[in-house]
Amino acid sequence: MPQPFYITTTLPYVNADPHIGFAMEIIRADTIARVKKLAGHEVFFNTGTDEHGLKVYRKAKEQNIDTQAYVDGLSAKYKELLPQLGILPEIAFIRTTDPRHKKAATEFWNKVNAHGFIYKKAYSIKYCVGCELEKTESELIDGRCPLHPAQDLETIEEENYFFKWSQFQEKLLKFYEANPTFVIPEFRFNEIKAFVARGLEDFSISRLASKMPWGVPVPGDETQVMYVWFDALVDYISTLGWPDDEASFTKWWVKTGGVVQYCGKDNLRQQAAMWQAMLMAADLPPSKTIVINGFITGDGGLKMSKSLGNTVDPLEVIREYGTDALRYYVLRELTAFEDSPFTLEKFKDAYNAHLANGIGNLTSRILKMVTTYGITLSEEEKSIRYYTVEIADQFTDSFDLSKKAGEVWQKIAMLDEHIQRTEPFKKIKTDPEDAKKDVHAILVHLYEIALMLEPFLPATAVTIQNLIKEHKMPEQPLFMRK
RNA sequence: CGCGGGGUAGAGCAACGGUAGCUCGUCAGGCUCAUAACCUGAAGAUUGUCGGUUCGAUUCCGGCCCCCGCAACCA
Repeated sequence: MPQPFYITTTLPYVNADPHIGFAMEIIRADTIARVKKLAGHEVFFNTGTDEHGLKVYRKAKEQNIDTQAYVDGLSAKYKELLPQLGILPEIAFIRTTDPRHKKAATEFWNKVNAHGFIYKKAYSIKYCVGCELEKTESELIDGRCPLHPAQDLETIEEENYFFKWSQFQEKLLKFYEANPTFVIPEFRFNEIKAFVARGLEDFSISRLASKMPWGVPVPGDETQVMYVWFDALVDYISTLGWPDDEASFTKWWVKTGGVVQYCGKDNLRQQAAMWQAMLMAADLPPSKTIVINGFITGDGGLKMSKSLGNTVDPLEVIREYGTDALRYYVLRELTAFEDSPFTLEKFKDAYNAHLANGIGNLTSRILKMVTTYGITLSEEEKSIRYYTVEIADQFTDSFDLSKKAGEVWQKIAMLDEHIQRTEPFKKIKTDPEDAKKDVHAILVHLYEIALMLEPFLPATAVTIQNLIKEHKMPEQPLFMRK
């Protein structure tokens, strides 16, 4: 029996509507989860929403609504998006405002504190609301945050709790060395190693509740709430039922050797260094792998922004082209780890070339011959499986889904070429028996393509499999040309 | 010297010490089973720039130039 497998996305922060980047991240994680599942692994797949912190608190105030009501609304939006993206229905959805999460965050804090890694310190520091980060003098230009020059810095003078991150520099470096594929891709791993090697500073992990009450209360000190990062990262274990459900935690976190975490490149430090140090401080095992995605950009590699008008709404794409078309694009056409552009023109080109003219047309031409000539698959041929533990391991070795999807389309191209070369549609007139044998062999290949396609385009894969089993032509093209 | 990514055919990407492949697009031909689809062929790149190492560099090293992200919707 294959080992259980645990994979999670980062929790999107609910200060805006879901965007294409989150769609990409969760579709990729979903594909890995599906591959593992098809190979026979038991899979725990997690996502959810990160709902605390100053930005959310302010946004709700701005709109003059209750903070809880505000996050309820946005969290629901994210949850409703999942089926539209073709995400496995059994996915776990943890909210950082869930009581069980807050309980876990509290317990986590207690453990880290008991081990002596939390201390209280008075400090006065410039804080940039835009970054949600403290700024040191060296980071400022003319006394302003260079990233948010229009925004006044806030001076925070208060007693906060700090996490002794500085104590984990050596441990982290050792851990990285012992786990040479901990962060994927390698250039991101180098980046975080260099960052940690430069030295770590303790970071503040609480806020004064009188200023910013929207957070998990610090245990034993009702004047403070936890800093949003400290509480949010705990979601990867709170979703498993930690600390109450020991069996679940052992199964999914300990026996699997840790979680596979998908995240964007802006999350490198938090996931690969802060969170790992926090786990060490709580005396819990580390994550297994951190996979860092690039960003989706607009045309020419420019950042997507509303002011440039080059944003892409995932729901709009789905409405026009369908779920699997969006999945295809973020899995195959966008580069695996670098930034890559998403424009509707590029999308349409890829859609026509590889979905309409590719798998869609191939299915039609084969099934036309199959139904006309009366070709069927045997029970044995219909019961084959494609995904094995070995193949699934290839996926989690490289996490290069674009390459893996490419293998499917290579097979599609080969089949198109094969049909052209052997011309069974001609041969049927001269040597029908032989032609039927050819078409049968072709059908077996199409069936295998449908199996390979399952984690990538789950709906399309099932449609093709059913058409073959029911011996039918598609009533309308699988992917209409646009 | 803040950190990081990148500059390869019209576009998006590969490759990697032995003068460059893929996909899309373009052009020509073929086929008719198919969604005006599919197949074949062609055109199209002095691999940002200067210098070094080398028998030989796009690939290694150094300098320079340019673009982009690290803000605003942050994964």
